[in-house]
Amino acid sequence: MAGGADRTADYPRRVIDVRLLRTDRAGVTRALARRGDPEVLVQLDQAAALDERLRELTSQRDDARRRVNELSKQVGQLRRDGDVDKAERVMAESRTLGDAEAAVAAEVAAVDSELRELLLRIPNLPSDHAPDGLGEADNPIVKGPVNLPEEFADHQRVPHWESATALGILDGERAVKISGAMFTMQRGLGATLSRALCQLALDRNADAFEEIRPPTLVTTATLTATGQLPKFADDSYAIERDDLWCIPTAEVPLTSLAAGEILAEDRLPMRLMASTPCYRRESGAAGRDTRGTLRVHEFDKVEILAYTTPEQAPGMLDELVARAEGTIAELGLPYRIIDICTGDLGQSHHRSFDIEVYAPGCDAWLEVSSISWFSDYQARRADLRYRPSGEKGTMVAHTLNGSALAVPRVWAAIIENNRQADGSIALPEPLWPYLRGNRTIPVPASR
RNA sequence: GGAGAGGUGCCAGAGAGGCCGAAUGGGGCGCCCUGCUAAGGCGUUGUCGUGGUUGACGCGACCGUGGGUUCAAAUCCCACCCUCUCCGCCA
Repeated sequence: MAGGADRTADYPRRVIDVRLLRTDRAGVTRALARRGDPEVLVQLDQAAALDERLRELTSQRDDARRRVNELSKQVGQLRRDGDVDKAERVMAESRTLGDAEAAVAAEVAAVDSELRELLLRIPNLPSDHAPDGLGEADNPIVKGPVNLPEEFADHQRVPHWESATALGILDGERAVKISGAMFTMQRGLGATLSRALCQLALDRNADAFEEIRPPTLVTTATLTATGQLPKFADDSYAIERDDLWCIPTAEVPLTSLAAGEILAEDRLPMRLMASTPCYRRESGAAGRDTRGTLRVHEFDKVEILAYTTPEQAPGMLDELVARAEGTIAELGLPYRIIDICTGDLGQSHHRSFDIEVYAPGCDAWLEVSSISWFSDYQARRADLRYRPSGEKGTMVAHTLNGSALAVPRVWAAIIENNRQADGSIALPEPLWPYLRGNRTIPVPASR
């Protein structure tokens, strides 16, 4: 543990498994082809060629080094024996060899970094079980809709940005004054509701997950480990002066918590959770969902995450989905679960499920949770390993995570679904313990 | 932010250009001794890469990180990171 922290400075040392590319080129190609991005297959070919070249150069370099090492030992021996002349001659020979070695070594370094850069940009292999598809439209619904009424009343068909602003619990205007577009602010019971949602999500998972309060500003290495860098730098807020980044999700610090460490197998699965603010530039989303609280630069989220062995991972994926679903179900919101198809799978993802909640005021299904299995993709980047019990050597761990609850969208869905005829909001019973005795958000007396 | 001390294997801790992948002690593991336990004896114990008849062999790399000097660096030089102590500042 103690030594582990120091080693984080140089990750990622390993990216996608190059050896798999060597031993099962066809299999890797087939898997990645299912993502439907021809560019990836080009990169794959480049990577394979660079890998071959790298090994050739490396063995040349190592051979030269071996000879230099041998000669240097001779020099030491000759010096001790007092044979100065011969020592001089061997030194000269070694010097020549050393120059040659340096030339090859420089080439090795260049090819190595080129290969590494390339591999960092190649996405994860989709699971065999992930459904085929080209994009969002092809994601099959695997459960639901659950809790969806036959029809909604007119008073539920009001967008939350209107109803919540009227109730005085949402103040977008002033948030924009303070911080600019796509920032939002909750007030009064609206703010309390946000906090209550976090509390509920944490408490519901405290039976198995260790609560963490991680840093929310992280180093470049940390943001690279989870896959946000180098490819998606524009999506994150950077604090350049200090070379730090604002986390887009607690997944980032939680995944790197054990970076560079070797865990004992009996510690797996290791479950962690955190409630943190999340920061997203939403660079590609200008003009979309700009009203209300559906797409904002800063929001709160409770994340649940696990490190597992490869064998434990599928079961853990089911567990995380069930936990995220359980909270949404308990809140009584209409929801469905979709299975992300290969064409829509995020770059780091091996398999993903989204939970969507229906918001009658916006008439939209809102993604409130994304639960993903990363296989060894992030763990390789983070150099996160475990030692199998009773065996020598180490194995790369698997990581999985999901939102236990993404606050603003669940908040919006509650406001819209639970709006009463008089305009007040009935607060879901599971939240009552966290709301200081309030069971509704009342309409202000005078307006 | 300023001054000083320090970062070596699972842990503690030596080593101060070559004989050092690294003494010694502890821990772990295996075996022996022992009626059991304790004590004792002997052996063993890192990671990564690469080649191979694919384990129990060769080669290379790894002493905080990255550069440099040298025939040769844990050891000398430079930069950075981190830890500790003191001062300053501060929620």
